[in-house]
Amino acid sequence: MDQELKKPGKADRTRAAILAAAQQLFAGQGYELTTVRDIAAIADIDPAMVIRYFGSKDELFARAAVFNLKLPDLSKAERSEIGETLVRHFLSLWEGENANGAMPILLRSAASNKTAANKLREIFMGQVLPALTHAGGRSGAAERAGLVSSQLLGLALCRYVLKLPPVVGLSQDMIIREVGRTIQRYATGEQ
Amino acid sequence: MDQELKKPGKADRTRAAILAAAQQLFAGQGYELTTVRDIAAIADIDPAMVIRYFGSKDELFARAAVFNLKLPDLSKAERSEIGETLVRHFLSLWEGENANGAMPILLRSAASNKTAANKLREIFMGQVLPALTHAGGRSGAAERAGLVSSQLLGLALCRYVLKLPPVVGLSQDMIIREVGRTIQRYATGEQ
DNA sequence: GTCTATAATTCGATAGAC
DNA sequence: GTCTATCGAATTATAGAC
Repeated sequence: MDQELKKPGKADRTRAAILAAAQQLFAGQGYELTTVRDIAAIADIDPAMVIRYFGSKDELFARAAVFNLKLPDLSKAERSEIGETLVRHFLSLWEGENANGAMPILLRSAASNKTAANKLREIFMGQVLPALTHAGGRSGAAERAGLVSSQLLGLALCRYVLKLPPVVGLSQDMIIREVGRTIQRYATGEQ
Repeated sequence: MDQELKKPGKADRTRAAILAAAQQLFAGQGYELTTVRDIAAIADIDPAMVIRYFGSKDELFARAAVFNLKLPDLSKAERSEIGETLVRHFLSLWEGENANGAMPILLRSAASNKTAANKLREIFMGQVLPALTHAGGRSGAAERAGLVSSQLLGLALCRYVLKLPPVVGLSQDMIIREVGRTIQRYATGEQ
């Protein structure tokens, strides 16, 4: 009894090692090419333990790809800075100190994995769209959210998944300035 | 003798059926999830024939994903219409009459297939970058090509692969107008 | 040219000893 | 909790009969 309280025992370390290995491989080569055996090899444990701890490869993926955009409250932001604010937020989320790599994981796997694709749809429909609803603009919120998503996801795709050299080489400042202007126009309909 | 001359014999029809089935499946579910058996089933032939005609799954993929952007000569276009011209061109290429689905094939597979990822890099580095070199602008051509690619590939990703409802729902006119303005600014550095 | 049969792997997942 | 051993299914690719 009192088992689930503290004690970072060996079980917890094993579990954490599995999760870390899974995130590394899912992010690097997507869901289909990542095998339970590979994950176990990197975590330096037996393949059977992966299933024992997470039930199945699918459940492990769901745990590894947990992702919350935690979008800032745009209604409080200076209206003219909505674009840069959003881009700054995403860059920090993707490559800041606390980045967990969940976005590359989802993006790389969403191309051929329905679970990942649905999750990405949920995230952008459930978080980006509501955030833009109160940002105003001449046209519908759905259209604006679609345009914003196409630019932000395209940036992530080229920079983290495809690794197009010119996009990888873009400085954060340049991205915030240039892409920020685009997002500003899409989000507010101004300019 | 004289075998490779004309006569759209049964062999040619079989070959075409295999290629069509492969494009359909590669575009719909990516490289990894598409099996030689599935392709053969749709083409209504024996799985062994797929290998016989194309050598391997990899070679078949390379044939199915042949893609040329055939970019218009931007130096001849009205400078203020470069953005809309480019967006129109890509939309026509992706969903016009002669669209062959190669872009969704590459995009969906590039996430986890190195062959596809390299091909996409080649296409955008080898065709988009040179096209923008002569389009001028204040900053480097590589940076501009990177920004352009991020928006165009993001649009294709959201519309054809992820099928985000708000992006799927965008009219061609709206895309040409809104995304066109973005591409115009990225390509020329103006506005 | 076409298909049957199968080789050779590789996968996720399980059973059970320790 | 951990690992050995293995199952059953699915994969690409090949060999050879017709």
